[in-house]
Amino acid sequence: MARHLITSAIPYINGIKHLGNLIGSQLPADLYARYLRGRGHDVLFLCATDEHGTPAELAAAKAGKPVADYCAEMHAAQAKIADGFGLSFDHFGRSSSPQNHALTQSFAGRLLEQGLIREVTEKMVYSNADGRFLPDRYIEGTCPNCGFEDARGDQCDHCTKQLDPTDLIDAHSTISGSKDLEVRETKHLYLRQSELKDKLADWIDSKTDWPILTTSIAKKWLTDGDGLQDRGITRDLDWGVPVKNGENDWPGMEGKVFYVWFDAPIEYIACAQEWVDAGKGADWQSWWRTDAGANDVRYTQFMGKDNVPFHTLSFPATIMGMDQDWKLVDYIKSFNYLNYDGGQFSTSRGRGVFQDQALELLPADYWRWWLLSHAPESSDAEFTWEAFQTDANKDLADVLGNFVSRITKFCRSKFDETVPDGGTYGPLETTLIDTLSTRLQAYETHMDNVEVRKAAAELRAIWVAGNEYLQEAAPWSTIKEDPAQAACQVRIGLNLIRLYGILSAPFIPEAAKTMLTAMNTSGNWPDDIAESLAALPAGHAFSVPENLFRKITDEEREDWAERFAGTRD
RNA sequence: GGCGCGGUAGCUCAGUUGGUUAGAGCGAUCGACUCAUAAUCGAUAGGUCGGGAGUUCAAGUCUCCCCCACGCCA
Repeated sequence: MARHLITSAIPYINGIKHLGNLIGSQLPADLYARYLRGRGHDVLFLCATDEHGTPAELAAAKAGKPVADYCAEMHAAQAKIADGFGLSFDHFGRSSSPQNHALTQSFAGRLLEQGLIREVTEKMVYSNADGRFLPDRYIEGTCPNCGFEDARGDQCDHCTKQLDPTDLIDAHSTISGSKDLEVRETKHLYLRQSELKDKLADWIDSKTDWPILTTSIAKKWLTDGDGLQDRGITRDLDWGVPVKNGENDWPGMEGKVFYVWFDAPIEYIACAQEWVDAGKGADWQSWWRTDAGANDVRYTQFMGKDNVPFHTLSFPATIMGMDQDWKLVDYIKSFNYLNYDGGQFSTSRGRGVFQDQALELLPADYWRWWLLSHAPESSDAEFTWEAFQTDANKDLADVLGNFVSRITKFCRSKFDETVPDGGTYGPLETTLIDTLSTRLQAYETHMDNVEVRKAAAELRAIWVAGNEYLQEAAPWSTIKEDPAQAACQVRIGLNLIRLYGILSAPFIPEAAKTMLTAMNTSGNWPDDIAESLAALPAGHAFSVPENLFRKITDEEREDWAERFAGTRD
């Protein structure tokens, strides 16, 4: 039994996410976690909401709520959706947790001690009316280059020029609208990632088995221009982790918080503490500290490509810089984007299906299967309603669902709702066992390598093998000549349902559970196909389940396509 | 403009260190079967592997140039 730590990139607290966010990290992470648990491994699967930063403050202000309340509500909403999709987190934490506050502050203190944090004095815009500094998006004005009136403090949306807030003409606060602004000097902290550049480069170079997408992005950031740059890790905001040196105040940094990208990955660790504090686990150090037993842990991270720089460079720089036996990631699985019907998903334009809407249309397994079997691994993938309907109907309803239906109903009508006795294996059964044994091994290999699409294709082939066998064995004909042999064929068919219940669980957990419940059994991952096809003995009672998957109709497809098209520009 | 991932059958994608007639699923066509959710199973058709040049006994697979799409950055 091996130990696996798995984390999914933590979704931002601001709003409900679309399907692209789901397949970009949480869903494949869940697939992997479920698979490894199924194989009997010890798994800790963590995720959380990323709650700090300017967008959270702005979204809360827009909703007319205190930011803490807003985040609490949105966290609950995202937790409910995650549950709806069957995401089997051992804990779904919050980056705003007290655990993360304390850990982030202690990390910063240690990094200072290690000489990896420098203080920089910068000129920033201060609003007298608001009594605060105005970072990037809190200040707007007229662009000095193109005259665009609503240019933001960091960039003009019209001419795309990068701006310094002090350049803006007629600058005003986006909070109060006040123009009573002045430039003040203020201190900020920078993480000296550049000091660790060579160490990071060696580390990345050693990861020859990582996806190209992951290493190519990391290498670009390491070598582009002057190489890896130091990054500011503080902001003048109220909402966030207050800047402290461990438990002590940090002179000159009063009223400032750590920038979101610094505290968010640390939440991966704090989340394990939350898991313990919630009474779900006993020992988080054994997962995260190599001096406390984490050396035998394999740590796998899942994320979309936009998160790769933070996970390959910034967070590892933090971990390495600590020089304190913290666990580094072993494997980073990254994904491209999922597009929607020829364009991007768009929150602002209401384009595409969002996670809460998807669950209202169909059970989670439909989405899980389609998204996983089309995971954007090698390039961006595209969701279309036509493909979704065709694939879900064919794979789930016709190939798998109908298999369960045909064998259970045939048995009920010719024998009973018990596994029938009699018959012996012949060449057909030997072939089936050989085929399934080969395919099972391929399935396991793909799952071990986190090759999501290939694993899905192999699982589907395993389902098809059942139909092939039934078609050739043809118990509906055999029963006329040799009822005992037909009984043997049906018995194998019923055992196949049990096998499919076990093997399909990582992809479609609800349907898998229905299959196992109907077969009145549970079961562990198969070591040996021949053995597992005899697991349900003659005389074992089962029940005929409702159809596992109904078909998506043309009317539904057309209706949904129109409903989620959004407003086009 | 720079950089990155791609450009393989109508569609979605596989193609290991270059090596026999380029593969799968869907869709299409034909056939078989009738237990089942008008499901299933089999067979067939369909590709000058984005374009060009080069290296090689041999290139989808390596090198160079160009084109297209998407994304990131400036």
